[in-house]
Amino acid sequence: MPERTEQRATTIGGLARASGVKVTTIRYYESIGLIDPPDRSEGGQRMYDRNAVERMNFIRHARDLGFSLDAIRELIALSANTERSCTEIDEIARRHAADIRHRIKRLKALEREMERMIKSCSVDKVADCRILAVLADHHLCAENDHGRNEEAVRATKRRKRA
Amino acid sequence: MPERTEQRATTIGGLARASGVKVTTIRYYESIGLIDPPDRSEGGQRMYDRNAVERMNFIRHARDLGFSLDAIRELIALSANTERSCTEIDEIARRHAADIRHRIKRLKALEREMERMIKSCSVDKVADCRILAVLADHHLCAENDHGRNEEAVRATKRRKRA
DNA sequence: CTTGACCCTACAGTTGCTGTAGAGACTAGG
DNA sequence: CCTAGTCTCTACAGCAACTGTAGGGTCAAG
Repeated sequence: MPERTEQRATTIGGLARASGVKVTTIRYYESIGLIDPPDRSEGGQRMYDRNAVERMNFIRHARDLGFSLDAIRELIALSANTERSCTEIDEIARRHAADIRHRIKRLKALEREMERMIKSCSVDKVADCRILAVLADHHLCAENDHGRNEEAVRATKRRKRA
Repeated sequence: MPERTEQRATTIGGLARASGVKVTTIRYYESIGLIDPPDRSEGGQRMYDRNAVERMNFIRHARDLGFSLDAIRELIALSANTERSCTEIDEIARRHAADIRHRIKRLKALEREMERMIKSCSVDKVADCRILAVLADHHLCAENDHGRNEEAVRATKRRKRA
């Protein structure tokens, strides 16, 4: 017999502690519509239920795994319809995995290049510095197939509603 | 006997073509003080010399290798004093290489986790989707040592003037 | 002299937040 | 009941490293 309308309701600080997501970040997620605005206390403070904590954990873990907020938004939308096939969820996960593999490949190429560059520099005057020489001239690069913007940060745009 | 005050002067568009850095990006670099403001034509258009092209190539290549603009700024400053020891340049390069290795490690852990997650999902109803289950519960993770913010994007702040 | 390619400034938007200011809400102790 | 201290509220500015837009001006060729 629950007398209180909301069981185990918590403030934003409680949700933050329970999920490991910062208070400001939670408010940010609400502002961009990633989570629904919760009920408010009489004084106007956000009050969250158990559901919100679960959702927040989901979001946090997906972020930890490197999913973009856009991808998470999609995952949440897809998870709403429990009877549907999870092909699309699989798709998002696969795409993300492929993206990660791609980034690893790129970074490995960069690592090789950096090592080569550092090894080549054994002089001690800036004037003769091989590192600066390599940086100045792309042709001195062993593998100059490294493209622009190795950070897939910008690459997330590709996925945008695609 | 050069009659013209500036040999081979080019507009911003020419510099962009010669360096592979976009016009808007060049203006941006000027606005943040990464490159010096060039002379202007009578009509107020930027006119660049060969030096500017070289510097732009340097910047572009360093960016391709993933150096932050802050690091590049440092490299440029250090390269000005040609008689100095290049220990600091070496330092920057080494730090960057270490950073890349760290990112690779992180991404590899994520890759394993993603693969595991994807493999585990062979059902076809969203209700039973293992991917969502893993995302919802951190404990279902094989290696839950993946920290927050795997992108070293934020991590660049660490380096800031350190 | 007009067309079209190029260039100018200034500012808003991108991603995923963080930090600040100045205020109000809530809770425990006296 | 008051007060102190913690928490919360909104609104906005800022981070990296750009990109895109609006609304104009410049320049070289035909």
